[in-house]
Amino acid sequence: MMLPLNFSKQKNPQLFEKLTEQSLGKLLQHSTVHNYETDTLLVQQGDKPQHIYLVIEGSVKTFRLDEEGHETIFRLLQPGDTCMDAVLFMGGPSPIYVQTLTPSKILMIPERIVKTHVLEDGQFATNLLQIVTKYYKNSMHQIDAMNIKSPIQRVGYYFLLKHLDKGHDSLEFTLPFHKQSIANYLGMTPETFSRTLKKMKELGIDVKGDTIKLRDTYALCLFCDSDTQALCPHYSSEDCQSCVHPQVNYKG
Amino acid sequence: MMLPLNFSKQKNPQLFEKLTEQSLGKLLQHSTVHNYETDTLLVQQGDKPQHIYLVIEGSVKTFRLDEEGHETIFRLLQPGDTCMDAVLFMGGPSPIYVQTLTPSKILMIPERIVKTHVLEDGQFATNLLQIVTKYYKNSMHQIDAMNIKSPIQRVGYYFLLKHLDKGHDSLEFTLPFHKQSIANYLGMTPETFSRTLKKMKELGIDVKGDTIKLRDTYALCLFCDSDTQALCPHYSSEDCQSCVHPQVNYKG
DNA sequence: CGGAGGGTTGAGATTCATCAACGCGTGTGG
DNA sequence: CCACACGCGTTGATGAATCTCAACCCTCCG
Repeated sequence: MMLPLNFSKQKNPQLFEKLTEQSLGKLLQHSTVHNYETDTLLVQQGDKPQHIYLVIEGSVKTFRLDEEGHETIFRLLQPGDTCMDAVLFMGGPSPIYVQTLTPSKILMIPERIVKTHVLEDGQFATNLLQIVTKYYKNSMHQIDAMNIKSPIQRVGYYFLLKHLDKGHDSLEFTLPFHKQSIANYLGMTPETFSRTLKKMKELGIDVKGDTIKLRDTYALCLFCDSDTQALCPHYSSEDCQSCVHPQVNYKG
Repeated sequence: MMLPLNFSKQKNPQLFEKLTEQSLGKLLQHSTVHNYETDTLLVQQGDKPQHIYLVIEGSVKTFRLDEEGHETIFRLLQPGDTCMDAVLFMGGPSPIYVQTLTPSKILMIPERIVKTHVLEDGQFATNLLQIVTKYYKNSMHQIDAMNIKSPIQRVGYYFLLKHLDKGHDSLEFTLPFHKQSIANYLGMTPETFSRTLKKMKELGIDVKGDTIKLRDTYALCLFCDSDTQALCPHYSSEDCQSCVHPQVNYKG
């Protein structure tokens, strides 16, 4: 089937990067698009993974539940993001739930198509490797953050990523998800998240509703680390105190 | 060069699984073997990743350091394990340190060989995907554990994995690393780890030095979850209370 | 107008990290 | 052969920090 894939606003899905038309066609040949309402469970923990999910519109979370019903959110997806791509290759039942956060339009690529395509198209395999390692890198940050960093550092780092994502010049951005979801994703309770946001105001980061306003382009430099340096236009210039003198970073 | 790869005792490295002799030869053609002393830094945070490291003998840790020098261990490697395989595909400087824990013999496969080989051999690409997703799955467990689970549950889960790894019939196994390393890996201090081990004795799990003795094969069922069920011979039999009645699991 | 959900604020309790001291085994050097 | 130092692990007391529980506010929408 032909698909209405117009990701005009955001970049093309990383999954499809550099693929030939032929390769892409083959991949999408047996894919389907569905619309789901808010809070629809797409995958349950323990399910056999059947598809890669690509969010076209809306938002989705991946998470786990423990016996008492506490949830741990691993990823919060926006249009262009995919999930279950890593799980397909884990070999076994899905360790995660997948659920829509808002009404969403979602492309589903069958498991079998993906696995055979990996063997046929090296570029597709490379794309998947890059995607999965990106997840992994991100999860290392999560672990690192929970182990060591104070809530304010976790929130600051999250803001820094959003800021760099949006484009470094912009002094304003909005939170793309509900605060309680972000709080959970950052490994803290909504209460702690709320209190942390208040503290951020003293650092020149103003929060009103879900809109974040920065005092200047250096407001988030406190939270820079060796992994984000490369993304920052200030890096290796003398503008940024934190980059030049990493030891002055905020200790929380 | 020809390599003295005799992993007779443990399973073959997952990296080489199902590869043709030809493919394997090509991969190892430019690889080298080195011996390192304890505490040798193989990779530093910020370095450009240059090799995949395969531990032939000894043990290795991967970790991050924060500004104050606190470390977060992500993985503890034994012979047959690889590292930096995920980092190669992240595209950017290494987010982690790699350091030997004991005198170690290590095989190094150059970055370039790996990347071109992924494009040429679909089986190799699949192996890498399975390896990296396994890491990712593991890191999800780490996050999950730190978010929700009590120290005793984290230790119990770790023990369960070691137990299943060794073979389910054996009622005894040993800790393969120093306790302080394991403690850090599990996201707690050595003190907390020590205190937790004492509590485990009340659950029929006896710890003397680095030897763990189980009262019976059910001692660790308390810590089973949907991801480990599949590995457990008790699963879907009526023997295991925890598997049949997941809600009775230990709540900590 | 009233209810529901998300977000905020406050007070209290729990829990783990921190700091400090000690025990123990090992290896070394006198 | 013994003394000592060192590393690792354990134990105890203390404190800080976040989770929990509860109440409240606000906005949106029926």
